[in-house]
Amino acid sequence: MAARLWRAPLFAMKIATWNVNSIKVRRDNVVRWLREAEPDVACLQELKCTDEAFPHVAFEDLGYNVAVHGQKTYNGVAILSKFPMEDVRPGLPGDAEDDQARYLEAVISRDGGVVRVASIYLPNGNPADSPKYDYKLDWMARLKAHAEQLLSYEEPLVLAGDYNVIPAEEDVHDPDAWRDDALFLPETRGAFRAILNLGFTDAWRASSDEPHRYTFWDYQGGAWQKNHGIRIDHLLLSPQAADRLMACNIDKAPRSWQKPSDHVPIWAELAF
DNA sequence: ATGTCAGAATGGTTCTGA
Repeated sequence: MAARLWRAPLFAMKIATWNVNSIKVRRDNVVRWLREAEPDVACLQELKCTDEAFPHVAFEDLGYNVAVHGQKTYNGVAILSKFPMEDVRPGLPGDAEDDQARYLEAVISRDGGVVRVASIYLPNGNPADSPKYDYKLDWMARLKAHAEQLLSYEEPLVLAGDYNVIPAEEDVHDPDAWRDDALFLPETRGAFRAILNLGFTDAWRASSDEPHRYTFWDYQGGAWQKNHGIRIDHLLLSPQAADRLMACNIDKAPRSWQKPSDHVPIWAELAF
């Protein structure tokens, strides 16, 4: 009889990401979803507000610790965590001139389990013939370099956020309509694969063979009603996190609520 | 008219970014 190697998990850590498109407008929707989904960790993007203006109390009242890397008008990322956060680091290394608030990282510590989590708002990059696309590709190269550094720690790591990357044809309702878009160009998808190929697992793709499941539907043209969506919000798992992956899902209901974000939450559960 | 939304500067409308 072989030795019994398996043991029952002690607990699960549910880690989510959601581009909220203004935390001031979306506060009550986010509170509602946190009550329903009860994630242990929630990474938020596109806060569109400063650290001071962030509605800390609404989330602290639900039992979350709050880390914010805000910015006036644009961008802004946060991490909400039921457990204490250490080593909180705002900003993506690699360019001292870059003042856009698009990256925040923290170590979540719980008895018997530690996971490093990043909240990522990767540049959109449109139009693709403009300097905005160069900035997107530069940012992706910096993310790759930093991710390589983080992988060397050999710990559970989740890079969660709005990547503004459609990985494959099956992740968009009409590939031809997006062919020349900065979210779907071959160079964009190649840069995304270069990050994955460092050793990351796309949590959604590891959990489901189902094509045409989306995390974003444009406000324009009735995209939600017609299910003309794209999958651009991703959870990338280090090997030590991927080994613990129990479940991953997209919560599309919030897109049908009043005053919705154009994105919906996606989450993964890791067993410890 | 991208059949839209959010923020900001403005002066009640127009611009930017997505």
